[in-house]
Amino acid sequence: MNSQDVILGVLMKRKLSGYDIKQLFETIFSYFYNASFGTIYPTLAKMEKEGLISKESIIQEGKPNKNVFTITEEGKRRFAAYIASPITPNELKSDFMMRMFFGEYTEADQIKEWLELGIQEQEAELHKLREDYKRYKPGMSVTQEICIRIGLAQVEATLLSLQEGYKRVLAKEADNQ
Amino acid sequence: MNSQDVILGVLMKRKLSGYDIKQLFETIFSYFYNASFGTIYPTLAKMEKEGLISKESIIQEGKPNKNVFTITEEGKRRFAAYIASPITPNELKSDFMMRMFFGEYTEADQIKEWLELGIQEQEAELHKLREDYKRYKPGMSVTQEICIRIGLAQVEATLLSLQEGYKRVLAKEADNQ
DNA sequence: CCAGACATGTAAACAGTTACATGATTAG
DNA sequence: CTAATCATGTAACTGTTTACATGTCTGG
Repeated sequence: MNSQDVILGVLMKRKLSGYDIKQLFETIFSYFYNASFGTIYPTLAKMEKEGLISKESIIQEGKPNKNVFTITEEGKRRFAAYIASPITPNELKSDFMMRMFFGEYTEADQIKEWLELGIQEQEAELHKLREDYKRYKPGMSVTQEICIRIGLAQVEATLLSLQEGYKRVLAKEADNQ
Repeated sequence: MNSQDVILGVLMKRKLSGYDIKQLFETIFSYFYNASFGTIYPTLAKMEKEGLISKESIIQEGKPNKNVFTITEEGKRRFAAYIASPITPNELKSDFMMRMFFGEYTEADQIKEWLELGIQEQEAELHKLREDYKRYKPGMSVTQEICIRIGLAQVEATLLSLQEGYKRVLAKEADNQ
């Protein structure tokens, strides 16, 4: 799975601009995928050159013009090839967990600060996902619900672990005094 | 956080070869970080040139020679700088969740197959993490326990969601017939 | 006899980010 | 007047993977 596959996927239903695609990445895909404009625009250009998508320029008033892309038959075949290909393993890079792993090389105050920040972030993420789920639920397919429920369950589990970890750090501190 | 930071971290306690580091990546770090030999060896070479680590060649019998690296004072300062830098956000790329998101473009049998595979993988991962936790628990720091408990909680949550999702897919199938 | 562990390294390719450049409109 | 939103694009850089190259020893 790379950005091209994801772009083909989002274009299956409706035509979109690069800007629109970035919006999707930052909202509904945020908890399992992301890509920057620096990836999106060159990828769209390459895909158009290869005939996977076609461009349509929309002249707008008061706003910059838009380049809207539609998937071609060739693009649909390419998307089907992605779907038929083996699933690649999840890739996670967690700086937060790395800090926890190397926690012995820093002060207890630093650890507490990291945990507090981590808890805040997961709380915000949980709130966002719950809002998204409520908002998009009516139009969601069964598998899209599976997807967001996995995301939700992961964030809930992480948050609980962090809160429990925070308590353990506090308990250990009290113990050492 | 990049490979260099992680390598500095693992060298804080003991000297290691590139091969040893790869072993660590595939065992204790597997659930939140990974890097290939193609990253590890060139990174070690670059770090030695910059004076962050020093090389020592160990001649072995019956096995290829080893290049064992030790962190320098400069390396320790660099590691401290990483620890003092802001935490970067988690990065997750999940092809599995992408397939679920685009599930409407494939057959129910395909979805079931993906879910079965996903469940198997998470069960295997859960088993591995539980074994690791049991094995390494005695020597683990509080924060290392926090780290593995997050990993464990995430896998458990994912597995439950997958199992629940699988049931939902089966129920929907029965419903449509 | 063959697979897998042990061990290092390089080159080509790929994917992706960050920062920059441009510029109008709108809301506070 | 300032920040945010809308909108596209490029160039330099970074990081990383994949595949190749090499070779011994051990266990089944």
